[in-house]
Amino acid sequence: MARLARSGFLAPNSLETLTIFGVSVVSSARYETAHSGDVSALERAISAIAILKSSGTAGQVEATAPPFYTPESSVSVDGSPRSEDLNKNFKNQEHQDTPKKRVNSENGLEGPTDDGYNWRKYGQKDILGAKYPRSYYRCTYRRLQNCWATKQVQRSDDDPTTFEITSKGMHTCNHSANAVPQPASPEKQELRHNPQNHQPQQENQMLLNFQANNIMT
DNA sequence: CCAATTTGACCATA
DNA sequence: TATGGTCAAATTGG
Repeated sequence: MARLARSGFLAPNSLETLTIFGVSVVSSARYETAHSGDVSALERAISAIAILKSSGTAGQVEATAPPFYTPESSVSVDGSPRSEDLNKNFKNQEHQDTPKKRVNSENGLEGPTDDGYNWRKYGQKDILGAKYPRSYYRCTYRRLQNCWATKQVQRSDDDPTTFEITSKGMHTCNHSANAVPQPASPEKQELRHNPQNHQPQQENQMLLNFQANNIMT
């Protein structure tokens, strides 16, 4: 099961779990949000995932992936080519020889899990068939701001420098710690104005329903 | 001191 | 009943 996400499989139970080419879409969108200040990046990612989910199985996800996610850019949302570059700029000031930009550690500074939010670890489990344990985090401001975002971090079996991050629940806290190091690039703003990239409100509503169903446990 | 992490127990679900 | 997810007491560390 550890392989699920890596092959672009859309896991059935976790709304925001979608990893293509080894990179979590949501985590990638978070990088984008953290750096561009474009808060809608995450929402667009989640909407896209909800749409993919409602439209089918793993195979179909792979099939429909190219318009949304291209191999060249590792992962992008709504055709944005930026995620990979963002990751690179974000983490590798002195470590640019990484062959592929995934969610990568190695740099002693911030782990791969620094996505601009403050997380508090609340558990760790050994997963059947997985080489490394899975860690569970929730937003530090769960009580203070009633923020119910959580995430799981799983080190990849065969590439120990790569982590698969599965997010669940949206941040309702307004604590974007490393707020906006750089203003949004023109290209990104273009993206937002592109009608083809804009998700209809209907689908956002659908997303909310998904969330309501999935978060309640 | 206080807050975050660790870690085994506990719980829900398939 | 095995597995994955969460709780919470004990521990760490700032």
